[in-house]
Amino acid sequence: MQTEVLAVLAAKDCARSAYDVIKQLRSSYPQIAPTTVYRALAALTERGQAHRLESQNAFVACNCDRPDHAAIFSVCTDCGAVDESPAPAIVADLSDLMKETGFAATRHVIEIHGLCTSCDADVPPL
Amino acid sequence: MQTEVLAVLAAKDCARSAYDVIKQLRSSYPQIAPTTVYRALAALTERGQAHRLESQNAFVACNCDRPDHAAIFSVCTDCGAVDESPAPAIVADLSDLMKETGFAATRHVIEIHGLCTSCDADVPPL
DNA sequence: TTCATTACGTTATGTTATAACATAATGAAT
DNA sequence: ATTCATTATGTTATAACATAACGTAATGAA
Repeated sequence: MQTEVLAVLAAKDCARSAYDVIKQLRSSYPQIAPTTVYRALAALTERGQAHRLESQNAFVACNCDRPDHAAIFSVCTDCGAVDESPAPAIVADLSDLMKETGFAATRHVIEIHGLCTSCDADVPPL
Repeated sequence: MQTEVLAVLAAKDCARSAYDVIKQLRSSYPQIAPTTVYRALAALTERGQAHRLESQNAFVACNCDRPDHAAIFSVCTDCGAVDESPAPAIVADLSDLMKETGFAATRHVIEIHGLCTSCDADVPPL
């Protein structure tokens, strides 16, 4: 099931909600229930093969070689395309900044909304 | 109503869900419905007087002088305390990094999870 | 006094997520 | 080969988060 869910996520570069995944999988698995998909998503995200986009309540496949990193996501508000950048320097800066105030960071949620290259190009200049 | 909602949020340093707010306000407003609170929250967040914590599906009062900034939130996974830092430098770095790839950032969601100073102190050293 | 605006109420529904319990498949240890 | 633990999945129900669609009342400007 994890394989099936990951395949659905990997098929597009935009985030899909758990229920989107269910809808897609229903053709092959007519009896599929939310629980099943959420279980698969939990396993995948824990292992870093998929990520949860907190600002969308949705999920994307991990598209990098090393899934064991904190990542920065860009989300196009127009077409929905999601891109993942490793950007370890900024993550380290953030952890350091937090540490100054005594906060011990364990997980980074960094999601930047805006227009991707191609959608930005479609917007007429001011 | 916005005033009431903001007062509820400001009363604690941890994030509250819209339904938490409803529960609290029900004593004074027995007929209050989700719509009403969500409307107030939308106005408050739009004006920067409150912020939505995406990773919690919850809301906090803004605790800084200038509400018109991108902010970084730290969220204690133990006690739930939320702290807001302005940190414009890192936000600028992030925007620049995105711009390199042609992405035009308009909104930054930065939420760092970990242990706050006092909860970290309670954890026995390794 | 008309009208636009704003705020709020009401009802219903849509969307996201989990709890609690049951069943079946697998394979290691005896 | 059977027992047992583990893992995966199914089933049912419900909790938690959020919005749609429509109605009403108050306010104040033209």
